Amino acid sequence: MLFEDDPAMKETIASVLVPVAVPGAYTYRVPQGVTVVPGSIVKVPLGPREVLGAVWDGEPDAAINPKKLKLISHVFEKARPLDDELRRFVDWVANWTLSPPGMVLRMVLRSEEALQEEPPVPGVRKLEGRAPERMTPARQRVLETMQEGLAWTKSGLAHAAGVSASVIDGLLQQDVLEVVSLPAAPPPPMPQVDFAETKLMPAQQVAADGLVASFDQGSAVSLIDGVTGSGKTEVYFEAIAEALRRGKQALVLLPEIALTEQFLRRFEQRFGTYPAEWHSEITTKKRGRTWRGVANGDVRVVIGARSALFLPFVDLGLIIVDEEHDGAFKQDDRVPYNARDMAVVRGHLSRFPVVLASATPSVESRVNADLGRYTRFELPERASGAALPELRAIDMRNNGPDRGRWIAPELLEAMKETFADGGQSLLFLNRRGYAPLTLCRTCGHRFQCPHCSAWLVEHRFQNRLVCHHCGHSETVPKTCPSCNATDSLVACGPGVERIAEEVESLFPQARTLILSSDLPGGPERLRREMKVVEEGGADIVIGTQLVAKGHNFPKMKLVGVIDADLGLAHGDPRAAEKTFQLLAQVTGRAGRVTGGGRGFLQTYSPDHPVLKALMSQDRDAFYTAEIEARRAAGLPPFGRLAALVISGPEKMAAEGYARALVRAAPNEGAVTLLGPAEAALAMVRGRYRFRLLLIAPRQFDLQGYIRHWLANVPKATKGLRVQVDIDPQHFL
DNA sequence: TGCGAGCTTGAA
DNA sequence: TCAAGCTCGCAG
Repeated sequence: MLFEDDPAMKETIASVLVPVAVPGAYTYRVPQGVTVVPGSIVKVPLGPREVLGAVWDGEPDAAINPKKLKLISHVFEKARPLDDELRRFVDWVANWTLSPPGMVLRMVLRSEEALQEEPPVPGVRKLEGRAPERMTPARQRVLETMQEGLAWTKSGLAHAAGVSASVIDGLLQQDVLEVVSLPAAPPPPMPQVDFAETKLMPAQQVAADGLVASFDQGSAVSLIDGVTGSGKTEVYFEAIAEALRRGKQALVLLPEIALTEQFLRRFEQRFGTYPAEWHSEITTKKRGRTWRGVANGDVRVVIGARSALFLPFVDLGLIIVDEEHDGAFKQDDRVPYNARDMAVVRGHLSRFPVVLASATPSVESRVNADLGRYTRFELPERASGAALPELRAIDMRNNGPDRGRWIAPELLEAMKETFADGGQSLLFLNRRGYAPLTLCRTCGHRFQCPHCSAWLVEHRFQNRLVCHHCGHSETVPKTCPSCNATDSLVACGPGVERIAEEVESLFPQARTLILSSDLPGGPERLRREMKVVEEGGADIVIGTQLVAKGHNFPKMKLVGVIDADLGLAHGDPRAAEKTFQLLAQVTGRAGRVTGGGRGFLQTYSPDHPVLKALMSQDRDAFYTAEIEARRAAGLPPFGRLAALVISGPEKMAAEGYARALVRAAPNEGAVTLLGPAEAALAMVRGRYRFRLLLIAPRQFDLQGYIRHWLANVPKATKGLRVQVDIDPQHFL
């Protein structure tokens, strides 16, 4: 915009989206002689600090007092401006999740180091026609190593030639070598489409051909619905190959970073090189490189967690969402979004195909496929030809183990057989730690988290009581803090550590391993141990849900589910679906390659529909029944849900505000408003929580309704907060 | 979201 | 009287 009265003084202003929770873009002055375009990445002063932002679309707000306007302090000229499609995506996500657009932009600009080019690395190169005054064996080796005439880093060269750095310094002094600057990171090698083409089974080939064809249909969404071990990865690798042939980039989203190791190796076998990785555990340096590489096109394929969806791809042409049913794609804090659904949106906005893959698709995706919104490709058989595992329920009411034991005799027998045959067994229990509850035998005192309404979980290896919701931990005391009794504390119920203890006493000669996300050593150790299991270096594995997610353990013959009922009890509309998916996935680890797998489900309710469906291997019957139940109740995907979580440091105030919200809710026949109800986790991190649940028909503009509602309600004060969660996945 | 102004509270 | 802790409101 111009100050029209004085053309010589014409000055521009621009809309800039800043990464804070304000409703829209702010207005800044653009320094003279500088040009910015929508998407330009800039640094601007905001209050007392400087923040990263991006020039945004839309007219800057001319109503702001010009004296108030500050100057853009820096434009990152070397960074490619965020393109139209990414900006529209950011706006779309903000609008859908009712989040400030700046907070969505923050997910794009999460890597400030990405905007700084890495400084060049000093290197050395051979000068033509020069020789050292005196040749020594070490010098000889250095010169031989440099035969090709390429530049080396000093340390790399010293290492390759097997000499110390001083030999190289000597050659530099004599002008046999010269110092050059090397680009900090050479572009990563390109994946090769034809590196090792895989032989596909007929059903896989049909699916792969279908995915390839979908590239000509704009924004097609495909669902690969294949049983565990059916080779979904090989199928969507062919879609990635097609994207690469077309000069497009591809993104693969996985729910769990522990999965990436195996994926990286499989990708390398197919394409001859690793894809770039993106998740919260990668180093800042790598993070910066990948961000830049994605933006300038050097990186062609990214494998990542949900946050990779917000990378500034220059030429994205395919997104794969593997294990699409997984709850880990949902982010619950800050901007609550579901990466699976937002991937479909990004594909739609940019008109490229999106592939969802799962052995146990979400009910939502099944319905979308049934209705023809998604194209379905079925892989009904395992790629190895192996049969699916044979499943049996163990009725714990009659056939359970002795008191204080958790492995039923029938399962134990099967474990002994499997061990004797040299096969691996997996015991699955979705509970970390040693025991979920510790109490005092004398006075009944229960150890509770001081900040949350949750019991403290004993972690025996660390000798600590830990809260799994806020991270609070304390050492296990010698005496009861309530009655001072000694030797009176008892562990109630099992966690994976306790199962491991039982296994070690029953199988002292077996190699036992716990796979749980919270063991010391972090993701690195987890990756190593996953590999140990994969290569057969463990006989009995005890794991939490992360073992259920898509791993291929070739020697796994037996899977025992310690507590199949866990997870069915919640007042969660998706409890049945989630339990079915988890148990189908975990039992699917058995006999993937060789067949002959067995699975045992320990349960107190063997007649529950979910367990019956698992037992009969009738996925379709389960989905049909579940879909009908959802339709009848008007639940997703036939209706829409939104949750409002009202939290605050005082219980009365939080509840009172929740009630005030309900009273102020606009009257709208289509919307059912439930609550306020105290959240199942009534207190987290010292904040009391109340929940409201909204149910509306599928076509209803739920976001519009909530926006209008909250705009006309007294503002939350005294630390009260309202968090809106569109399409909630967790109901705690 | 993050930060500072300005108020309240508690201890010396 | 001062320091520390908290809440509130604002940032262009």
